[in-house]
Amino acid sequence: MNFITEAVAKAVKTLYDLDLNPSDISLQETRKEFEGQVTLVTFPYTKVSRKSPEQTGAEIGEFIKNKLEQVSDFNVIKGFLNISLSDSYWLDQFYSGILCPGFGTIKSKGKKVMVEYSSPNTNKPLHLGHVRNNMLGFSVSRILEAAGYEVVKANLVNDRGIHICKSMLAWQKFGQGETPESAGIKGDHLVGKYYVIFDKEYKKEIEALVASGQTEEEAKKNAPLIKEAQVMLQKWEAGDVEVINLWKTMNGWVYAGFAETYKRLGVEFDQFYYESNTYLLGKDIVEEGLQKGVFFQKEDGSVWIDLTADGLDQKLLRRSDGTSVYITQDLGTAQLKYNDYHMDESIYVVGNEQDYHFKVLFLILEKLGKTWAKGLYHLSYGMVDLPSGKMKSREGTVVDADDLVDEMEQTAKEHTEALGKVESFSDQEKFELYHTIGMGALKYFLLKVDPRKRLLFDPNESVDFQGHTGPFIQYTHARIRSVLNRVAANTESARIEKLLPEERDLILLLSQYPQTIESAATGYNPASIANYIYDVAKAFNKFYHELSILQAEDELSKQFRLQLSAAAGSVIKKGMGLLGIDVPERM
RNA sequence: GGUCCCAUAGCUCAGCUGGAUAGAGCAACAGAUUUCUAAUCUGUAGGUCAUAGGUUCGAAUCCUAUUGGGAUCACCA
Repeated sequence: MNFITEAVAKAVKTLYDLDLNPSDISLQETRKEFEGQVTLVTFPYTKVSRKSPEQTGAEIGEFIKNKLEQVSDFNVIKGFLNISLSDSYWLDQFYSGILCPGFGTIKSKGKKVMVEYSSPNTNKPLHLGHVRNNMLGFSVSRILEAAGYEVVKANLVNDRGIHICKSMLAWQKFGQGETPESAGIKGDHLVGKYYVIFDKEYKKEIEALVASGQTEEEAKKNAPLIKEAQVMLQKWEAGDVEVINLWKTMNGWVYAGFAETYKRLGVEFDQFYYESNTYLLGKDIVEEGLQKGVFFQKEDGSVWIDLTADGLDQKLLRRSDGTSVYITQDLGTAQLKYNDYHMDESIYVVGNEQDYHFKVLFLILEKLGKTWAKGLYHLSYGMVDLPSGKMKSREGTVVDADDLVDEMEQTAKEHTEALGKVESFSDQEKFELYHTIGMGALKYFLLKVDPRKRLLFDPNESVDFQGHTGPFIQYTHARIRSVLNRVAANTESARIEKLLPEERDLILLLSQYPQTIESAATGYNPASIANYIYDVAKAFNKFYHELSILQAEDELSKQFRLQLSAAAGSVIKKGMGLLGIDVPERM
């Protein structure tokens, strides 16, 4: 639309002798109750024109209509100049833009970006909150790739620490040698079961101690189980063979379970980092900070940074006993990642409960003079809440990821069977279709809302399959494929001359695909893709309903509509791909 | 208590750097299928954009305060 803003700038210069930068002129889409496709708001120019908004609009409109052959007409309503672009303009967009093989592929930006996401703890299975994280991370990776970045998908696995020892200890004490095979339970679920058992037994001990006169705070510290877990952690850090072996075994169970879940969710990673390898990092950064005078030491030897001038607090970076804290290892890991990849940007997909943590982390790296610190970004997303409130693993009030996928597949199956459309499908095809639709519904549900907003999930109200949903879009794609499969491949090169409103609306939307990718990439926001693809699907369904493709008035327009349908199908498929959602050929 | 995030139709959400009468979907109601998949399409109804001020020709959007909800502020991770 640059040619319009340039023409407007020229018009304002010629008519009112005001120099305007075309990039300062903003156009908007014409509201659908008015004639036209592009609208210029003329209020800002009435000062220099010294005329009414209507007159100003008419003058500018007349000017650009004479100047630009693409402008076929215009109308002025109050301060709004509505511009109609000619059919031939839209057909140019279609034939030499949308229809080109490379449409929607943006040329390389020559930049590398790392997206860290998922980052699970190895003491329990994945739940709905992790699912949102995984969907966001994977989708953002895809979007950045489409926008021309080289992307490294990283997973920083939290595989050590007191919480892991809790599961290990409970298994040791109460497990009686149970394994995933012997119990017939997925590895991550088996380990999670012992995490819950630990908590239950621990609470019993606390109660007993409180009954014997201790305060709750004392009891929490003195309970034998927690002490044992702490001893186990120390042994782990000391490399105790027995503890390390148990740790390796149980983590192995968890990884096997995670691999299965990741596969069903359709996510993948290029690089795994493990905290067991990174937890000691960051000590040299503490030294560096002390040397540079960015950090300071208190009398007891502990190391801090003072961020009060930046509106934050003082932050501990090394305990008085010389051991490091959580943020220290994150400082070290950030440096490690940069050393490994020298990426231009690094995105952390982590819940908004850690907003403060990342603010501090990035600020410290900046103060240390790390040039790459400005490329760090915390993609902060809202928690997934249940109607009953927050999900808590320890209390078992979580929506389990594996169960959820099962339920989505089951619901997809019920919907599909009720419609009776899959009689001709093989069992394998049915299974795949149910998975595709079920995951499409779930992923779309999670991705269509702005990441930073919290999400309410009611397990009793199943995810919709109609309206603004994944299956609606998938269905639209299947419809398109169904039509296209009825005719031989289209080799027609002649072009049509006139457009109907439904056709033009669809072209207009399709032409926005590249800029939609760019803005989704800039904002790290899959929701903008999701909402855009919904608009495309809706516009296609309208087109499909109003006009016949195969029974078009003449052969030329039939070929055109087939090409238009194919283009819409392709954008839907590619766009859904950016969300990590597959679309079926039939459903 | 300090800091940060959120608040739009009964419900779930759009609303781009301020622009027209604030839009979708679900739920409700009324219609559309001898024609390319009705998981679709069309229509009706549904709103003091949390509240009060301010900036502006113009505010859901920007600023301030208030209310409500959430998060965070550990020698935890």
